Amino acid sequence: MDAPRWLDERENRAWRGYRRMRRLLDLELARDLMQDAGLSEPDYDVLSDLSETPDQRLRLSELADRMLWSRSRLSHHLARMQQRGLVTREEHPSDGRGSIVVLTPAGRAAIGAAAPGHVAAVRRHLIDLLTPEEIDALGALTQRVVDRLSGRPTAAEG
Amino acid sequence: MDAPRWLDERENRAWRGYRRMRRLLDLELARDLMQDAGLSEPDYDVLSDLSETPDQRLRLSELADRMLWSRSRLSHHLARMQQRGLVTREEHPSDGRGSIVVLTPAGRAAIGAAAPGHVAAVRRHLIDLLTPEEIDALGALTQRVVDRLSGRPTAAEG
DNA sequence: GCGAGCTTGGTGACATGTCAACAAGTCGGT
DNA sequence: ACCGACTTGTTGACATGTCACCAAGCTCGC
Repeated sequence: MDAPRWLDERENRAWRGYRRMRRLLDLELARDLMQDAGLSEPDYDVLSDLSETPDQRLRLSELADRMLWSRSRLSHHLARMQQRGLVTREEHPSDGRGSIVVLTPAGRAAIGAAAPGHVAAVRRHLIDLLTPEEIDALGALTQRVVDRLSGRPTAAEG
Repeated sequence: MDAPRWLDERENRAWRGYRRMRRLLDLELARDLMQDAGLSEPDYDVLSDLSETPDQRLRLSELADRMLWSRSRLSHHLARMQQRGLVTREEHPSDGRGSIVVLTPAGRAAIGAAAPGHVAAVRRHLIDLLTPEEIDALGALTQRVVDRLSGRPTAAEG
C-alpha cells in the first residue's frame, strides 16, 4: 500500500466543514420540520417525491430508486406512514408483484402545510447565507461528484 | 404566513445536488470502510476524535460535544464499541460522575489501519474531483453556515 | 455544612435502518 | 407450455438512534 496522501490544510477545512455543516443542518431542519409539521425528514422526502409526480403515485421500486433507498427500507417506512394515513398502497394493474404507492388527501395536506416552512428553513440556514457564486459552485461541484458516484463518468477515466 | 419564496432553478440545483451527494457519498464511504476495516462511520468518527487527543482519552461529555452527539447516543455506542474491545471507560479522578473514554491498543490499531484507506476514499470520491477554487469555496461556505448554526454570528443580526 | 438545582452518564422503551431470506410474479429460451 | 433465472416487495432479526427519565454527584447561596 502506498504512503497515504493526507488532506492538506485547505482540504481538511473543506472536509471537516462539510461534515459539521451536514450534521448541524440535519439537526436544525429535522427539529423545525417536526415542530412545525409533525414530519421527520424521511417522511418529508417520501411525500415530496410523491407529490411531484403527475398522479401522486409511484411504483415502490421507482420511488426507492429516486430516493436512493433500499426497497426494504422504503417498505418499512411506508408501513409506518400508511398507519398514519399519509399514503396507501394499490395493486399494479399489469404486474402482479408491483405495489403502487399513492398519496392520500391527508398526505397531500401534510406536504402542502410543511413545504413553505421547510423551504424557509433551508433558505434561512443555508441558501440565503451563500453568494450567487457559491450557489453555482455548490451546484456544479455536487453534480460532478454525484455523476461520478452514479457511474456516469463525465470524461474518459484512467 | 407570507407567500413562500421557493427556490429558483440555481438554488434548487445546489440544494438537490447537495442532498444527493450526501447520500451517495455516505453509502460509498460506509461501504468502503466496512469492507476494508470492519468499521461503521460512527465507529470511525469516535476512534478518530479520540486518537487526535493528546492521551487518546476524553471525558464522555467532551467527546459528545465535539461530535455533536447526544450523551445518550454516545453512551449506547460506546457500550457496543467496548464490547468489541475498541475503547474502555475509566473513572474521572476528581469528578465522581465523570466517565473517561479511552482508546485501547486494539482501537488504536483499528483506526491506524482504517485511516489511509478512508482518506483515499474521501479523495477519490470527493476532494480530488474538485478544483482548488471549489475546495476553498466549500471551506468558506460550510464554515459560514456552521458558524450561524452554532450561534456564533459573524456580523450583527437583525 | 446543607439543601435546591444543576450536570453527568446510564437505562429502557421505542423509532428507524440494514441485512438476509423468502414467496410470488415475470421473462425468455426452448 | 414449461423451467430456470431474475425481479419485486415483504418480513423478521438485529443494529443503530432518540427520547424521557433517573440516580449519583457537583455547586453555590445561605
